[in-house]
Amino acid sequence: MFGIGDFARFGRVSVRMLRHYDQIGLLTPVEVDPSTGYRFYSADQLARLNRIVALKDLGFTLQQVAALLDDRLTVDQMRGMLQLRRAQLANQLAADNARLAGVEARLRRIEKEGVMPDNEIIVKSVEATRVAELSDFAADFGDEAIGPVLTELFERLDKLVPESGLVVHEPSIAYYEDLGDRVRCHAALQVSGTASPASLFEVVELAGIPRAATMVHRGPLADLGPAFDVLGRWADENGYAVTCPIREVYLHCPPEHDSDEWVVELQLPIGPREA
Amino acid sequence: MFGIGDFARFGRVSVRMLRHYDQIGLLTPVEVDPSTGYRFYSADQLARLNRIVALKDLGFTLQQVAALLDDRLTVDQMRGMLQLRRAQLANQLAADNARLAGVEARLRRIEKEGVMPDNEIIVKSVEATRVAELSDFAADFGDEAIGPVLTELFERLDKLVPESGLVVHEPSIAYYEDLGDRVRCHAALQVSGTASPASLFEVVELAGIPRAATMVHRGPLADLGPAFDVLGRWADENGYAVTCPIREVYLHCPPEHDSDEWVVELQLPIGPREA
DNA sequence: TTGCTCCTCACGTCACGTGAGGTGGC
DNA sequence: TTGCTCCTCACGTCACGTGAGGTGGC
Repeated sequence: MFGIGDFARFGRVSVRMLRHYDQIGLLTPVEVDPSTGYRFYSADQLARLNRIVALKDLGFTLQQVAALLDDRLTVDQMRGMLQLRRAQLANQLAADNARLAGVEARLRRIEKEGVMPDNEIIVKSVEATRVAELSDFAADFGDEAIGPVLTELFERLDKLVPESGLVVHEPSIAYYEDLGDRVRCHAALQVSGTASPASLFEVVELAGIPRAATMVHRGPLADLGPAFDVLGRWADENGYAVTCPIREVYLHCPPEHDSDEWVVELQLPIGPREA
Repeated sequence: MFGIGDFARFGRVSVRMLRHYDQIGLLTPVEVDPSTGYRFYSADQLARLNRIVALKDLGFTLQQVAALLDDRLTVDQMRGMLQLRRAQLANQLAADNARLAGVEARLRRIEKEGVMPDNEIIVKSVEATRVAELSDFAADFGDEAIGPVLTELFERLDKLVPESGLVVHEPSIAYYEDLGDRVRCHAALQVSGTASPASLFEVVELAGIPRAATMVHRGPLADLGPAFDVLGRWADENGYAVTCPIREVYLHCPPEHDSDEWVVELQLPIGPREA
């Protein structure tokens, strides 16, 4: 029989932890003095305490530890818990490796440029969405070629789509197909509802993007080209390959000042690089 | 200008998070309607939000994010924070790898034996301590050889040490040196205070053990040999080398029932295996 | 009137750490 | 009386999730 202090010392845990385990019923002292409330532990409870600590160190919650120790589980259920935990740990390792790479990328930039990067590049997934769209060709990716084309397409869409009975949702989207000698530009409005048949635009399901490198750009649309270049270089430096058409999402488009105040999210789909 | 809902959607965060960031001053809306309390955000706050999310994803706390974003830090301090975080992540990766190995070891045992292991083996460090000790030789590591020797040594210590003026602390310790053809057994009591000179025992500093594989054993001392074998096999299977003398800590020794109720912690010092 | 978006509390999370204030036996 | 060990509340942690209960404009 040990007092709580000795028991804590031998088990290398805090007295507070033992009281906590008592409170949640994970490790109840063999004896409690009725008048003083003093807790007393037996020698074989040290073995249980060690098992608790061992499972806790593997990252199980105290509830899971209780389930694992109290024989409320079949062997299959135990195996399941261990496998689940293994998968969680594998995920966490991958995530922490990514974090470490991110921290190191920032350190490299701070060493080279002496500042924290301020064009935040976020890797995220983009969900599929239904859009009403029009498309046309442009000569190249320059703003002079693409700008007028998109402007005209969106003007037509802004008139046609509401008339069709579809409900339009913010924000609108543009995406591009590189055909080598020219570019196919798509202007798209997110929609829900049912279109009248034979409309003058297409309604298609725009696929989701499992992984996209994204960046929020503010300012004239003419600067979008260099911004995409930054994204591309970043993908390259971080070991990603660019996989399919790039996308622009028009988060904020006040019509007053031309496009100086526009806010556009650039989405560059990426994937693991081929060896 | 966005309402909080739109801003949250574009930034891929929850409305609750934006309210929280407002509350802690990390991201204050550009405008708050005085009568309704509605929050409004500007387009360039989206850039700040993205930076917040990016740093948070690297595992910084919101306080650290605030410090990093609000230019209250010199470049050196930023570098320091990033390096610290890098070290933390490296530690966490190592710890998670160890956890993963532990979970997988348990899975293997459950596949082979159909039960959870119940002799918990804990890797921990043991602190240095001052002891009063006596030593003698035994023929081998068998209980018949060692038992009588230790019994006699501890009987002498139990008499001599209190008489010397030293204060004895629980628990007592035994450790062994393998001399090849025989074993040197040390019996030791933890002590504090000053000894009278020329005492009939030695007072020495028992070194700490940086890493020891430990196990709590209950029952007759004659079973300690097999228990040490289990520890040794475990160290071997988990890629550790055994480095120096093994130790026994007598956590609980009721004199009544011989040694059937004794509780002893076995400590097997381990180190990385040589290639 | 119904829906929609927004608001402000305020509790709950998880495993304890950390006092505050008090007791019982040497 | 002083020290020591032990006790029971109860708040704080961290970044929100999740209601509860209510408002303002279409």
